[in-house]
Amino acid sequence: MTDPTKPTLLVVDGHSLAFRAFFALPVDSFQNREGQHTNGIHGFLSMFINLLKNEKPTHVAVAFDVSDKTFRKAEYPEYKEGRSETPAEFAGQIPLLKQCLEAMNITVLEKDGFEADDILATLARRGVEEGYDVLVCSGDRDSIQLVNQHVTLLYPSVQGVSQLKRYDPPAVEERYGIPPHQYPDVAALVGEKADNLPGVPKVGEKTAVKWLTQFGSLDAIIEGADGIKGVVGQNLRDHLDDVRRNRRLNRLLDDLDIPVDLDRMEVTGADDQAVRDIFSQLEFRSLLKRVLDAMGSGDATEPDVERPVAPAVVELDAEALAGWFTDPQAPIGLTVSVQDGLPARLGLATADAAVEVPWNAATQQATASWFAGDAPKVMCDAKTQVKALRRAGVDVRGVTNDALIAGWIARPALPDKSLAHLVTRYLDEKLPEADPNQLVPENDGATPGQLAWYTLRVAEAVVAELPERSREVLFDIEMPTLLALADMELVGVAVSHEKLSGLRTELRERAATIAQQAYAEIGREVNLGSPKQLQQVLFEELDLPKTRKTKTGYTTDAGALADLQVKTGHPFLGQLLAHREVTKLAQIIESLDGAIAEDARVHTTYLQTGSQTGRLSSTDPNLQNIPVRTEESRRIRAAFEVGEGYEALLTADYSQIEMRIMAHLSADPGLVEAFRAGEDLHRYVGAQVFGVEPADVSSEMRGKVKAMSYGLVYGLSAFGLAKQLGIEQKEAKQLMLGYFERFGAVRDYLRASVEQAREDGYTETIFGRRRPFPDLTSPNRVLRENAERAALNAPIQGSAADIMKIALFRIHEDLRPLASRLLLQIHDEVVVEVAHGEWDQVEKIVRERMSQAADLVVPLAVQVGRGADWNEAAH
DNA sequence: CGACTGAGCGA
DNA sequence: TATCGCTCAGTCGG
Repeated sequence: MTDPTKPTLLVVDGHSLAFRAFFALPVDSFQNREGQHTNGIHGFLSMFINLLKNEKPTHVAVAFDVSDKTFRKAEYPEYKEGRSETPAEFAGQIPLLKQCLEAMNITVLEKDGFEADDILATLARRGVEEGYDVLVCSGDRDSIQLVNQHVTLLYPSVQGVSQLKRYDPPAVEERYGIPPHQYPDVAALVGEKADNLPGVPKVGEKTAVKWLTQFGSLDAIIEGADGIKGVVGQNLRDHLDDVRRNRRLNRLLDDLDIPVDLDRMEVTGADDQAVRDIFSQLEFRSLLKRVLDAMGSGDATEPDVERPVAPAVVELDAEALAGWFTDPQAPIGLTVSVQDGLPARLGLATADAAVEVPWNAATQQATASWFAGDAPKVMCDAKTQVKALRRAGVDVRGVTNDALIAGWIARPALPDKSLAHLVTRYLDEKLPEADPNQLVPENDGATPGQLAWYTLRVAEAVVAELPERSREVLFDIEMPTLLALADMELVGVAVSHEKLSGLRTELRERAATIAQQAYAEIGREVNLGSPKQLQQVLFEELDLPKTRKTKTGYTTDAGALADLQVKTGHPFLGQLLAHREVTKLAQIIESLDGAIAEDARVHTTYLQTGSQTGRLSSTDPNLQNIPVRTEESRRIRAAFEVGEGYEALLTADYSQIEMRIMAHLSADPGLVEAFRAGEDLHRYVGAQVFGVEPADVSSEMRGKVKAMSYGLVYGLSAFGLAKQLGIEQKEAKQLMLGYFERFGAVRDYLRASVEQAREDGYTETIFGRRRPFPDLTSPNRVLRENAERAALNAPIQGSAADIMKIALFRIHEDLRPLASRLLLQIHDEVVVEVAHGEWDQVEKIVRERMSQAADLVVPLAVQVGRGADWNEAAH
């Protein structure tokens, strides 16, 4: 216990504790709107505030490591080597943490060439000399040596940083069996893996302590080493140098020249405004209050805001409901609880009232016109609920906001998409939830009425923070798209089980034959699907040349196998490749077949918040990656058929939409002209780049510029282009130079757009959809260059996604009076099931809506195909 | 049983 | 050392 009459000095190892906090908290749940991760900062500060509150130190300092160029490293270059690399998400958190501490007027110390622990040791010594009680908080075990009558160590437990274990001399004795000053002797014998300091083999804590007790000191052990029997004795004698080195390195220096007086470390209270500024940047809300409470200047702390309390939920019957729908302008929060795909209860809420109704014939009738009208409905994860209503035969319109989608628009990188998360983040409140410890929960957490109330409020809070153009993306693109997707998922697409199972059998038989041939070739059976076993066969038994490295060995991917085949001509390689291809298709068929529902159709689920660029994604099953390139794979597409009672499938796709967007954004005269001329893009570009007539562009030339054009959109390098095309890097470089000579504005645009993103911290699509890129200013080259390529691509891929969504919901709307219906969206393609007699009408709608979805400086060309199945309908 | 890895399908 | 996705089988450790 600290003596209340003496001042208390708290010294903290900032880096090691922030690092522990980083691993203790989910990294993805803590990032601000710029995408900067903040979990380490949050965890550290949370612990730090608790320390201030519980220990009430009068003086505080936090020490940081400057770099790893320490005197220890100079003496022993392997020091701390072999540590796994610092996770990318930790980058940038330390400087921000220092900013926070400075705003709190906490002394921050660092010293070049030394570790934070040396600073701690120095301050501890000075503290004791000047009559302080000292608390040392560090995650480094070497700090145990600092413990004495006046110095207590607070050491984080294994779980993280929330629990600190208190080590005074008796506690150290109890835990290690030796007094604190002897701990470094034990560590020298045992070694420290984290610091890459090997100890004496077979000597653990027990043996080390036994020797120390027996001999009294490390020097005595070393002197008496000859007398120690057995293997451990020999090991000791063999490793005496290691032991001496360990002991030199684990001694903390307590005489550093730190030109700060201890009085200057007095806790004086935070600079409230500075704390508010940095915390607002980091988006710490509850932490702000805790910091200001713990050390704010008092008068500036915010008065306790009245937290709105969830209104009591009232159960209504059908008649009483009518009163809720009198004002067609007022937004109403809506939650539909869904059971077995159908509505079970409704929760409705305004800002100060919430009600619930059971779902039955009477309430369905009482709500029908409200649902069908434009009265604004604010939901959370609306698509599932809208689908349930649609199944029950309810016409749904006026879903004006979805909290989940709004949250994703604000932060497309955040994986945690739940109402609970949004409530915590935007309202700083807690969504009632079922006790996770209850095996059979007594309550299910929030009721539909409460959910509706939180949804309404949180949706408003999210929108309030959105920039104007982001709101337009949310309201004018995403919300209408949501209703179209709900219908598409409900309708599904007809898939022929017969066609699939025939093909499946064929492929499985072929796979078995190929496998037998492959086994014969190498003289034994292996699991051809196991990369691990294949590595054994290829690189050990057959001793083929090594391929590109992976984490676990050498790659066996198709590209590498093809290379090996050219180099060695080994027949096993061809068989393996063929086996892969055939089994892959068989797997796809099996999972597709398993997804056919009772209505003989496959119903995918579109994730509207699944990508960071604005694209949709498709799951369960993913219908956006059905094979198309080979003959066999087109037979899979042929199993997607026009449904009974319908006339044909219509497919419509944008041709080269990304290059058109590139032309629009860059305004490159050559590229714009290419599209306006309406000829084959790659032929036109090829003619320009190679200086020949379009008619004389060979297919080889066309292939090269095609790869080049597509590569551009992804931030391709000469290296990557060379690999892609199987040409020399030099030739690839020439190709790129030739390309940019003709289409210089493209290069200018790409450069400028990354530069703009670096300044703004985000990219923007044509329609204003943003994506943050915090790593564009990272000092880490790999991180930065990855971000640059993604930032290059984001406006292009994202604008294409926006355009397709706009076309999609307009087509959906136009088809309402018809029997034809949208089935699928595959990024730049839609599939429509056309009813008898509606072809011409539908084709016109689709063509016009797609080509007019955006007003670009180049036309949006649309190709339409027709057929009885998806393969036939492709052109 | 869940998490991770390698592999491969699409735009 | 090309962007964005999803799913599968094999593997490993709790």
